Amino acid sequence: MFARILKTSYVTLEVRGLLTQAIEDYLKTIYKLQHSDEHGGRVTTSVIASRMEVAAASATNMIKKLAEMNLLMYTPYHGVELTASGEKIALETIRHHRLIELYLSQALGYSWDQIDAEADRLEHAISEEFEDRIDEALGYPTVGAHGEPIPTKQGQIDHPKYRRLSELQDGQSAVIRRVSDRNPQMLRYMENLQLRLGTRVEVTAKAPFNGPLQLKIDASKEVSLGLEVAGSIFVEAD
Amino acid sequence: MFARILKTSYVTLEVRGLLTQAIEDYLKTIYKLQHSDEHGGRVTTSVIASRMEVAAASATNMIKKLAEMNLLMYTPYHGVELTASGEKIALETIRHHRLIELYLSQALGYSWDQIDAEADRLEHAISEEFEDRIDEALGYPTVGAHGEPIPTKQGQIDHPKYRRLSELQDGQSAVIRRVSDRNPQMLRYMENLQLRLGTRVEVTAKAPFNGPLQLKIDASKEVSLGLEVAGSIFVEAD
DNA sequence: CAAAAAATTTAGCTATGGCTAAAAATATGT
DNA sequence: ACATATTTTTAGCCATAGCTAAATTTTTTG
Repeated sequence: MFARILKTSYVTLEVRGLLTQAIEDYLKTIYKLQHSDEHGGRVTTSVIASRMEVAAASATNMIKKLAEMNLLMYTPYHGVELTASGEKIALETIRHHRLIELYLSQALGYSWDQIDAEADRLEHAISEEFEDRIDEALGYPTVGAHGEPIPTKQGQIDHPKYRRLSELQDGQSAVIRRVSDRNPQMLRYMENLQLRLGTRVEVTAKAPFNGPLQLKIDASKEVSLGLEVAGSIFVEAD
Repeated sequence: MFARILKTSYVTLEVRGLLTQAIEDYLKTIYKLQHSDEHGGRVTTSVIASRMEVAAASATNMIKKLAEMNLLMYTPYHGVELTASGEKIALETIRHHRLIELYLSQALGYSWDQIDAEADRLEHAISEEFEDRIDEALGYPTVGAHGEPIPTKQGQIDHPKYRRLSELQDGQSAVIRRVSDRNPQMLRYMENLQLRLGTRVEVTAKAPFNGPLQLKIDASKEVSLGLEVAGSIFVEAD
């Protein structure tokens, strides 16, 4: 059915072009799940299905297809793991996504909450040429609009481990380095509070029983922030 | 199957969102064929199929579907004509395409021959928001990168009738207003010759028997230009 | 450890949008 | 005007990627 895939470097050459949007989306989602701390490394059908917002049966089908294409290892009933080839494609897709997001916000004035949805569509439509041109226009950035690392063209990426703002102790000060882009409404909320990349924050009080934390933003205004929001903000503590 | 379409203004509201890429492509192609002088107004299955580079049977299928959706009038064996709704969607797609093309060349430094292919993919992926932002960034242009009119957001467009450079008489002078974007290689050739929008050209000689014409470009260098190329350049004569 | 619950896969369906081959309709040439 | 050529449509196929319902496997729990 598909040309037999022998080596990583061949794959992308062989497969690129017959990569559908759905395939790229699944690989991207699986990559992100593999590298998130939430699921203990095990990436199962149901987790994939829920992230992709499709039925579990649909995910199973696609997983089997991706395994067939040697883009991931699939142990039925036990989850998946990307192969080197699958990871490469995932990283290319993620690179597209993050470059586009940054371009939308830097060059076209989009706000934090708007860029993800637009990039989700554009990432599958752009050429290598387009990727290169916006990369250049942005000055070869290494960090995306929400602070995520941008994979290099060669597929290199590092995952700096920041702490969640919610984990800081009373009195600690830190700088915002990344925010979760999962919830646009939350992003809008953060933006309204001037919680941006590089913003300095200080925890001035922490309510007990998973209560909100009191936050001093940029050494000026003070706000009370719920744990859900604070858990979506990643910081570098002093 | 589809919500009954009663009025133009409703349509786009009803139908937008379930407009597939294929549908937009067909409507765009049909619109262009209707407004090209080549086919005497009659837009047939085979012409559509050949422009879309699909089999005639595929075109028939899609035409029937578009007729079902009230996006065009279809007389079997005799061709199609867009309805007001179909034309509206075609013009929106064309507007997207031309704004994107212009943005690619103005903002990202693309050359004439590269923009069409990129825009063909992007035009289906961008949002209203994106359309508005690049429109603004470009200063609300009315003419695209190859000199084509850009439909307004309301779907208004006018078709200025320029003469083909190939029709000019010996000694006539004119300004380039539009070029055909059909052939990327020809576009590259024109660009190399500095034949751009606004460039002044003068026919200094015309060879007989459909031979080439001698052209003075920008009152300086002189070239010999084949009729095929000259026929793809539209000018405003003095 | 067996029974119930949950997760996963299989089976079989849908729609989109291609395709080829054959049939039907229209156009053309003598 | 009629036979032939061309165009168009129909019939039936393919792949992608979703879905639900039923079957199966794994996990959890009493």
